[in-house]
Amino acid sequence: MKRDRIEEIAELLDKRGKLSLEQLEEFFPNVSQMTLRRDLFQLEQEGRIIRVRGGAMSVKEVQKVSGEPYTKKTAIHTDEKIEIAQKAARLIDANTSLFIDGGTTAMYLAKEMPDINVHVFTNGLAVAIELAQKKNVNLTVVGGQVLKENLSTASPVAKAYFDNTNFELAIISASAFTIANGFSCASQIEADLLKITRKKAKFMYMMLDSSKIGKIMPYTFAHLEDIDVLITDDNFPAELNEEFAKHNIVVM
Amino acid sequence: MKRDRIEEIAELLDKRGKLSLEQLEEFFPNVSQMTLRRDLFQLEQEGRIIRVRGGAMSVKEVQKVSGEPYTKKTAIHTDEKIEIAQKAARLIDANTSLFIDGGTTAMYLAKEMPDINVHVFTNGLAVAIELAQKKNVNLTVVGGQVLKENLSTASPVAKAYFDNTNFELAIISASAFTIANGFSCASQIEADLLKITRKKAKFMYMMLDSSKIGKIMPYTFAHLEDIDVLITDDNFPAELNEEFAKHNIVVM
DNA sequence: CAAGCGTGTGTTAAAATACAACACACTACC
DNA sequence: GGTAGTGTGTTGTATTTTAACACACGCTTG
Repeated sequence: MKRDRIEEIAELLDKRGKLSLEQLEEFFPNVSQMTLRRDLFQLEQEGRIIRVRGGAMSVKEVQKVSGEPYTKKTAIHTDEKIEIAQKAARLIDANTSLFIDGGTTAMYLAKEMPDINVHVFTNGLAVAIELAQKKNVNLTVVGGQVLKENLSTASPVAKAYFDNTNFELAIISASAFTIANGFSCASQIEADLLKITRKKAKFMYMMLDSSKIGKIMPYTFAHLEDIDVLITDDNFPAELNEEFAKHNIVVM
Repeated sequence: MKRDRIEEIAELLDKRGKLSLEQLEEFFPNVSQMTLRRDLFQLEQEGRIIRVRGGAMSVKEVQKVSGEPYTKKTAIHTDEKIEIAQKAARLIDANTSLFIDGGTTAMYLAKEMPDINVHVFTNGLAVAIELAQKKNVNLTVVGGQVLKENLSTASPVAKAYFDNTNFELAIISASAFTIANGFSCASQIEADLLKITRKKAKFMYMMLDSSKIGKIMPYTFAHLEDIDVLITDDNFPAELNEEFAKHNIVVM
């Protein structure tokens, strides 16, 4: 009923940060726009969202915006990242063990992830907090020095952590990619950590939004031959397909 | 100039919380509405305001709106915890290394902490995210299994972490305290972690809000002789003073 | 069971707001 | 003097919001 729908909207808004009325209409095709408007109005009354022209945004999102360094990044290419995260979420099976990195795309993955019985390792603080909401997810954070830019941890000691752990699958993201330089990121210890995960994981899925293609960051942590699946958005340039196919990478 | 006007708008918005375009036009009669729109647009880009239909509101205002009803419900004994956190924050000197635990009181401490050059170790995810905002704080998170109830980590492996690290001071909090049973908490691995910190830290400060006195939790991790300073609130029962004095504990 | 009431919803037209495009003024720099 | 860049104003158009009314449904009450 009404209340259910309103709660659902609130949840959606929590996940996505903001939603346009148009998007909401897609989610709730069997009610009119006017009804959704009224729902938003009510949520605004309750102080849970802020209505902006064309839709609404969650209060939490606003607080983040002011939180500065980390979250500014989350604001860009949001749609692509959510798209990728949703695809990735569908690839996660119950009763497995996996590693998720600490990037912003990974945070959306954490939000989209089903609440199933899995064991997740992550080096992302935001990812961890998000996953801590899920009842059935067993969660371990890799400790270490905190990189403030992206709220992730990394440290040489992490290696010790991984010595006694195993995971089937690593779902990670890169800050940059070119065919020549592979997948790269901005921090050396993060790159080291990701290299280690490559060794421990049976499969490696890479999340890469198309805006990162053609860019280069200082530290390469993986090449094409290291990954099994590439999860990307609709703007992925077709001319790269061949190159990925050559390495038996599933692009989706 | 443009910049001046924009800053002035930002200030106004800070003071009033929100402003309609109409009101803005009154304040700036000699520029067009379009210009004011563009100014608001820019401020929005900078993440300093939120544009809403008909005008804009300051980010701070939004935080207030959500700050009131929500957080007060979430946490209990908030005032006492903030009081304790403020006291504790004053005890932290620059250029030291300290451990902070992952409790809710610790989170308030993280918020109250001055942005000075210290190295902080913590097992609290919320604490870490809070501290990540501070430019001068060097931050390390102890990894491990995440306890969802209080968003803290703990694991046997943490010991390995601490082997190569040192800190002057540990500021921790307990979930319960009695003279007979000492300081206790609800999780065994957390208790283990805190015991280890006791060994590594030169000084141990305990944050304990008075509501926890007289309660007992399953796992004791410290006794009176283990701590150096007790930070508590105004409701601390006077009859305990003597007992603490006996162990040379400074109560504040 | 019909009448009456409240709630939730949909439809429409009108109002309010925002945006895009272009034009102009002013400055700085060559 | 020309030219590029920035800031601004004007206009018309597009979009979004609101208001007002109408309908359907469930519930109570006579």
